[in-house]
Amino acid sequence: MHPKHILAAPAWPYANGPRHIGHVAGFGLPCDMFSRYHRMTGDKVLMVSGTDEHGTPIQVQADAEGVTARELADRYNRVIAEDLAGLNMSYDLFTRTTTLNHHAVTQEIFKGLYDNGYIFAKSTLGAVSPSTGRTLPDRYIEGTCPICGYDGARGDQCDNCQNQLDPVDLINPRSKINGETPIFAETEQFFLDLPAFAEVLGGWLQSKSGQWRPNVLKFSLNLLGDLQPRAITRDLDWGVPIPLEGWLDRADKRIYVWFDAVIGYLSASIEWARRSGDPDAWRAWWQSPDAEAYYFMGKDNIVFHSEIWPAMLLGYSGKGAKGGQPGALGELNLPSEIVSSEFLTMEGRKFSSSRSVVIYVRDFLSRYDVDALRYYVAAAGPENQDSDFTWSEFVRRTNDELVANWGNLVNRSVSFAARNIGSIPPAGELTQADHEVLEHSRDAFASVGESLSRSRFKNAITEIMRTLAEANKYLSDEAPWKLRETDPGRMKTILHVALQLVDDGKTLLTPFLPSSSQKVFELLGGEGSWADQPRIDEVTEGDGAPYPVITGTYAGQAKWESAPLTPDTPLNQPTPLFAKIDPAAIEEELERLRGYDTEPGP
RNA sequence: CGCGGGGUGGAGCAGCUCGGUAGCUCGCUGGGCUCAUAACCCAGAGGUCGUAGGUUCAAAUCCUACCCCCGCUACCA
Repeated sequence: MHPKHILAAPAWPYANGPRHIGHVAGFGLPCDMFSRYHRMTGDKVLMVSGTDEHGTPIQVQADAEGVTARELADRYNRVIAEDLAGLNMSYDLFTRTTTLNHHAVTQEIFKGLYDNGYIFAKSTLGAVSPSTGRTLPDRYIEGTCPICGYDGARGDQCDNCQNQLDPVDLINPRSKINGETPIFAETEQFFLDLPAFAEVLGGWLQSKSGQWRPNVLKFSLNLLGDLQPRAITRDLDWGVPIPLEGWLDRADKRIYVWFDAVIGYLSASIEWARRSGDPDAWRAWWQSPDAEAYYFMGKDNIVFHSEIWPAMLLGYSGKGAKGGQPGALGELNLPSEIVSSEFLTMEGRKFSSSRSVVIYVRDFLSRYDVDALRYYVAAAGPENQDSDFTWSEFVRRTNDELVANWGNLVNRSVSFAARNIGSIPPAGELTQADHEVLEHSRDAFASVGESLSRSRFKNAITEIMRTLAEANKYLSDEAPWKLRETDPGRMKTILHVALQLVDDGKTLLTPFLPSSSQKVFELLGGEGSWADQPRIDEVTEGDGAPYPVITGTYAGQAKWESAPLTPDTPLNQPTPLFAKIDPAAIEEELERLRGYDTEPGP
């Protein structure tokens, strides 16, 4: 297989607060595991993302805190960048949507779609806040349900009778933000002509049958029959201006946040290329027919990635029902695969920062090893169904699986070899058992790699752990400690094999546990970087203020293969790879959760 | 109401697309070992696969109906 260009695109975190582990467990960390694996096989991976900083919720949150939207976005952009870098997410570029570059690319896509006839203006009845003149989204309106009379109905749905509503029909409508009565007025907005893509999208989706996870495919195909033109502008002053004459300078109209957010994948690729010194470098991932693009997100985002973003790409490339010409950037590739995760809950409840059912990334990392979290996510994350994070399960997984199986294997083999030999011993003649256990370890690279390339992380990590258990069994069966006096030659061979298994294990685990794999690499005499970690750079654009980006070179030595050990490499007495977690921590964390309930939110 | 996911030994899950004596990780009980972070190894107990039918020589695996849990339903980013 030749090296492939692979775009790894995890959904953009919304910059309205710090990230909790529910935000990163489903798709962020899995995307990083996927990217790290592909880099190890030699593929050219481009992993880009950033904070999503436009939209009404940012404005509302900013108003509530008495700051500007820009100030709020600046604050959380930095916090989130630090959270994600702390998780060792290996972005080639993690940027933001408030850059000049992103605005320019968004406007270019908008214009391309407009020129091809896929965007049109239309008057529509919408709710507006009388005090600010801004669009009041349906979910910010509440009132009495016209069907059942329930007073707490939302503009889009009544929580009491479950009927879907139109906010115009609510009795005594009022803004949830400030209680005022919204004005329903005709306002002109631009719409994306989604029905013009139904046929092309249908054919494209059908061609993915058998490849994509069924939940994504079924859901997407199901939406096709009911595609409506979708408003892609709002009455708001926070966002990307509309790039059309007569609209560009209007302070009251902006492009809808979701329209610009998905363009971020492209704009970030372009920004990355410019910062890397070759402004056209992004094209290898977006325009080469051989390039592949994998998008990772939670299930609530499927529609944006399987319908709207592909429609935008098709329209810009001139490939919808109305034809057209590719825009200035040229034709753009569609996604190869949409990988959607389910949701993580916390101790049986939905994550909620307002109700304090939450553990923030930074708090988590201040008390626990990042690789313990990454292990938990891979082994017990919401890959195919909703899963529940509990502290007792986290401690159990860490202590009884990660530490007992892997940490202990490393510790027992390296410390025995270090104490009795002081270096990696050469192997003598191998027995049948030696050959078999080594072969199983080597075979794991193919099967685990297959799982990883299909985003089956749970499967992949389970198989690795089984391989490591076999290594533990090998050591017990061969019992080298009994041979110190009677057969030191055989003892050395056994240790050589055991250390080779440890070395293979650290390679297999590198996509999941990059930080501890680096430690094992060094433990066995490796020098320099095995698995690179991301760093935060302060960058500028134009004469704007500096902002942080996550980036990295990821040119470490890690390769997806079993590499023979070098005999006589000196070994030192190891320190444990991971700390066991005191089970008392479970109660402490639960207490902390309960404590939040009575305190003001963070 | 519509759509999607799930309901498998004490816990968390796999299997179910291409039907044939129920599997993995952990816990539990008993034993072993001592190189190792009371870790590791062996043995064992424990489930008939949400419920009721159907197809079949044979169903967790296909079909029908129903029950329960979760999510989505697109200006919630």
